[in-house]
Amino acid sequence: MDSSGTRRQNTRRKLFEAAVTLIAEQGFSSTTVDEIAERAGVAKGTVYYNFASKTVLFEELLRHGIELLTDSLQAAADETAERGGSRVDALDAMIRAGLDFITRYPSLTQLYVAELWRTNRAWQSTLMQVRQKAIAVIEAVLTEAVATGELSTELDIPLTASALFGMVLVAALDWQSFQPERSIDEVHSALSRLLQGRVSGAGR
Amino acid sequence: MDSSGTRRQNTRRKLFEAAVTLIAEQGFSSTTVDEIAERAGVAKGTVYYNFASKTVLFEELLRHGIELLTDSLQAAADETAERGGSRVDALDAMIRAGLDFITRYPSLTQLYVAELWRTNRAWQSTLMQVRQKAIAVIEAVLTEAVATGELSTELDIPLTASALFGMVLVAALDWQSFQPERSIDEVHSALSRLLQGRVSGAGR
DNA sequence: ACTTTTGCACTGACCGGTCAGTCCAAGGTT
DNA sequence: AACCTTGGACTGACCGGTCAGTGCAAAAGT
Repeated sequence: MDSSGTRRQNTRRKLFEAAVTLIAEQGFSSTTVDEIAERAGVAKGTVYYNFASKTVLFEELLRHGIELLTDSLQAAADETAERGGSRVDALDAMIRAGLDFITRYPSLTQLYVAELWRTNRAWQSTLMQVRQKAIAVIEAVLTEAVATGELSTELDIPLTASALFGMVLVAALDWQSFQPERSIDEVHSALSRLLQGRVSGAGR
Repeated sequence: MDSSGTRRQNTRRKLFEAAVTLIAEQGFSSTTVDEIAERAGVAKGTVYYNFASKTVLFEELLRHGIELLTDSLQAAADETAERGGSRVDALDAMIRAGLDFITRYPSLTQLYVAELWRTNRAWQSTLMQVRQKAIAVIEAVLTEAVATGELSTELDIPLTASALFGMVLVAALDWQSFQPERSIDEVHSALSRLLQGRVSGAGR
């Protein structure tokens, strides 16, 4: 029926899913193409029918993954704006969206972290673009917040965006690896408090 | 004279130095023992004379590295206490120490980040201990700060410690990879501001 | 018909680990 | 002084296994 392009699409999806978990666990180099094919329930030849090489499979995986993240962050920011929330509320919503994302795609996140700051790798430039797209969404909200006077003009936007990104990323990964019993709301509120400066005592 | 034990020590040091940069760039699996030996200016056999295996070499490297970090964070906290600074000042000093550390040993940091959240790896448990030691130093300061009333008792200590760690880590790595022209003081003050809640406008 | 998948044998490069042997400085021995 | 001997450190050729990628004929799917 609707199936025409869908068959190929479907095997590609299965290959992505297989690859992402395996590579997150073992790393790119120690994951074999045979393993990926087996986990996806597909013949090895099919992998090469659908992707030019192991590296290309991985690059497309990265690109696909970051699209999911960027869209989700953007959606969180937009919804807040529609509801008439402040830009700081938007940041908070983005923290939540980030946590949701990491919960839904933990392997993708692990894999991304593991590769991002490496140098001399084939997919280096793919990864740079990908990172830039995600950070840009955060920076945009910060910039607006400064423009509306919500945040201080002294704010170092690129650095703060990185730091926020890192804060959410590491807290979420630690949460999942080392204290999975905590609820997402606990994590969210701890981060929210940190963002809004309610860590340091009463106020100020 | 003093040379007998020293010769081996020296070779091991050279091997560590060679391994840390190569593995940070390429990852553990795609770094060959031949490469490590060549960069260290030593024959391949020497690697195996000094270390039982490639994995053991790496594990010892991790252990050695984290000791440097933990000591440095602890020293920062202690010095602040001696000077009679508050516990929040101590956190600030630790941020600085973290940034200094990452500046001095960028490769070690990259490598650590890349491996920390992986599962099913040989050195998993080594890495867990190592992480716990570093986080514990931050948690101790947070606990003291709560005890003295400097920070709210509602503070979620483990989560906040993770988040702080991540904030510094990611901001520093991004700084080095993508905007190396910035000074360490700029980075420090941006993070400091975030920690002390001076991001969100006047006060709220 | 034509696209996609399968199954499987095969290749050639690469890589972790081994091992017989070299080098040399610091004691003996004569 | 001239000569072994010992033992720790190092060497590099070599071996066995692994793995990305190929080729292709037959089957399945649409």
